[in-house]
Amino acid sequence: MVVDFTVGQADVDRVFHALADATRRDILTRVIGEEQSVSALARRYAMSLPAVQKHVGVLESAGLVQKLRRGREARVSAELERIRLVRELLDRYEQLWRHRVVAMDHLLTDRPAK
Amino acid sequence: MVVDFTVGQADVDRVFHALADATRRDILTRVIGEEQSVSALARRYAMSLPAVQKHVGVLESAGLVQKLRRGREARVSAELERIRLVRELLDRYEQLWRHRVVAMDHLLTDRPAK
DNA sequence: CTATCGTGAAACCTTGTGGTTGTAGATTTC
DNA sequence: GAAATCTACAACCACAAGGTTTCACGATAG
Repeated sequence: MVVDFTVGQADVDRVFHALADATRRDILTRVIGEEQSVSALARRYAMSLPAVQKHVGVLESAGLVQKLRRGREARVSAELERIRLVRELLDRYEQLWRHRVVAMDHLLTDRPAK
Repeated sequence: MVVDFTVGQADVDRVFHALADATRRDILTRVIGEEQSVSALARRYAMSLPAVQKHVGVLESAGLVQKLRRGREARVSAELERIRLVRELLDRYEQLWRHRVVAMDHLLTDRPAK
């Protein structure tokens, strides 16, 4: 694989899949702003608690979020490293693109690209 | 929504969903490297042509890829802008995180954060 | 101790996704 | 013109996803 490094493809799959839902992205931003309990999060959405629990579960198994049991409530907090990892992956795509453009430029002008 | 700008949530959904599959990410990198026809792509994977067509379709409706009919073949090429857009979205998350840390610092030290 | 709150997990339903095969339409090539 | 190639689309299937309701359990509050 050209665009991948330490993490496995399945991990990347999970991260992108976790981000492919507006509710989950919203949960993530809320949790980045401030740690929150699952039910505190759930009160903000027009869906049942278990549904929100599942969303948090998806974010957690993607490594984007951490869930710590604090007394009777489960505090959800963001894992910045994972977000940064994905962003770097996207950077790689842009680098690939730049390489391609350079190569095409080289091809067309028949001299080393600027 | 805090972390979103010009594009709708549904668009973001589609982009992340499109990237949440190893085959599609591989197609994208190949196409970034060089425009390719659908069947040329299909030969590289252990799946039927229609399956690859569907993957390309997903990438296309996410705006990550463009499909142009060139004679009897369909040339698939990458759309860098969309990739860059997603990366910027991820940047926003990191900025949120930084704001949070600054705010907490402010809270703890009881003076304007550095 | 009891009542309540937050959580977790199972069972279930509906829809979407990724894959298949099969058929058919255009475009080149011989 | 016939044959080969590339594409497109429909029907179908198995399974995963997102949602629901229900039940049960640990922790706090009165």
